[in-house]
Amino acid sequence: MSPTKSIRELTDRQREVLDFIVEVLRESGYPPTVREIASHFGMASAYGVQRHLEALQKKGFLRREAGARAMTLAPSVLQALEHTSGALPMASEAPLSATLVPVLGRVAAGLPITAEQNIDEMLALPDAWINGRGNVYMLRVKGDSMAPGIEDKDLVMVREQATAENGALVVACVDGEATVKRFFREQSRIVLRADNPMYDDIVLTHDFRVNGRVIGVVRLY
Amino acid sequence: MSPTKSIRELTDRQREVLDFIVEVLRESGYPPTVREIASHFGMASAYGVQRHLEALQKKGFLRREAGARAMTLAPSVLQALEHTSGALPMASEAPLSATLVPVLGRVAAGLPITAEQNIDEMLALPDAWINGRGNVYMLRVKGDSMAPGIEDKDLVMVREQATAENGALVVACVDGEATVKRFFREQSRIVLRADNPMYDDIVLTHDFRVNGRVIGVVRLY
DNA sequence: GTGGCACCTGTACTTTCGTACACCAACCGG
DNA sequence: CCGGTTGGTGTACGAAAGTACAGGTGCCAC
Repeated sequence: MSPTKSIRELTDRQREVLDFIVEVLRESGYPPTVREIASHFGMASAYGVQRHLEALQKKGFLRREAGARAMTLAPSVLQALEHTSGALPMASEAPLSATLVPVLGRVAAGLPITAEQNIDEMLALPDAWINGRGNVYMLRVKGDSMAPGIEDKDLVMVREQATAENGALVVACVDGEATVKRFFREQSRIVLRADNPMYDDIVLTHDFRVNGRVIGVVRLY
Repeated sequence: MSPTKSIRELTDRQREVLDFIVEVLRESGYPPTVREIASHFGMASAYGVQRHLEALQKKGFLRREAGARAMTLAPSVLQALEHTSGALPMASEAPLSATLVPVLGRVAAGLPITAEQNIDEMLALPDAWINGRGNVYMLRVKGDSMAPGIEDKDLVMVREQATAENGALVVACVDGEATVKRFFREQSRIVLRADNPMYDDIVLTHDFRVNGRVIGVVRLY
């Protein structure tokens, strides 16, 4: 078992792959291709690597775009590397008891909400705020529909979960936009209600899934 | 063929191509493809670029290997870049390191508020939230006098400062207890007002000092 | 003019790369 | 026992990339 626990967990193999990418980046100045990675690990198929890359991407360590070698290390990884520069990084200890949490920007419809494309930045938050709460991400709130508890531009901490009790603050995707509302399940419909009475209820009857539950709010003046 | 054409000379176009490669390398962390370069310059054919790359290679500015994007800047170019501008190897975005901030518990009268005796715990918060804001500490709010903006048990981020504009959220010590209120300076007295109308103003006439200004609120559910 | 040069187009070819599907095997918790 | 996660093979295919050749155009010096 790897001693690293602070960062969102990577498999041993995934970490090896990430390290190799860093190594190649250091030595050649550009990232390896999928098959180059595979052959480095003696793997016969590119698809194994492909899936590791997808995992790294989903966990926020890697960014990829279409095209050959079109991958970048996430800013968080780069940051860690600068501190532990020199030989093989093996960032065993992040600063302190901090956990990396992704901050989502515009949420693309259809994608899993924590898809890499949606991640704006990563923040290191105290373990005590995050740990034991499952998969946590943050979301920047737009609009004052939840005022006065949550204001425009607040950051909300969200724990990914698909269910919620009535009245809970949830994040849901409506019309391809992530929105924070209060959740009420009635007989055959779901009501998403704003705290701000200026806003109307959103009533949903067909397929709908809660994305997460708000577990915290951060407001910076 | 001018026999003594200094080898290290680039044509204007070659220089432009080289600059673009550097630019892409900076922004994305990996080099562009031949066609990406072509389309950036509005060129319809990849071969034009191809020849520029060959020229750059022959003149020692670029190294290439087989494969997509498999090019590196020559060490000499890298060195030159380090002098003129910042490091380029990898794209860097948001800072991610964390700063330790003390969380104050019971505030002992007479002591400076951030005295060690008052510190309950330390939290690692993102640099972006703290940096450039001076001396920052956190305080756990007791009571609902500032509801609905600030609730019981919220954490407030406080920047130490002795002055404040009228209406600002400040931390002040009253009766040996740290309290969060809105600050108003009138002719000869200071008024500390709660947002919650259930609470009366606190009026102070004698020596009084603001301890800090609230620059953030964190609420964990 | 007449070449030479730098620059670009159009088209075409081969290789490589990313991605995907089906399937296998080990492990682990309920 | 089963199902989920993790890591891997073999094969396949379309898209993208590097490469190449045969031109075309403007500019400058001879």
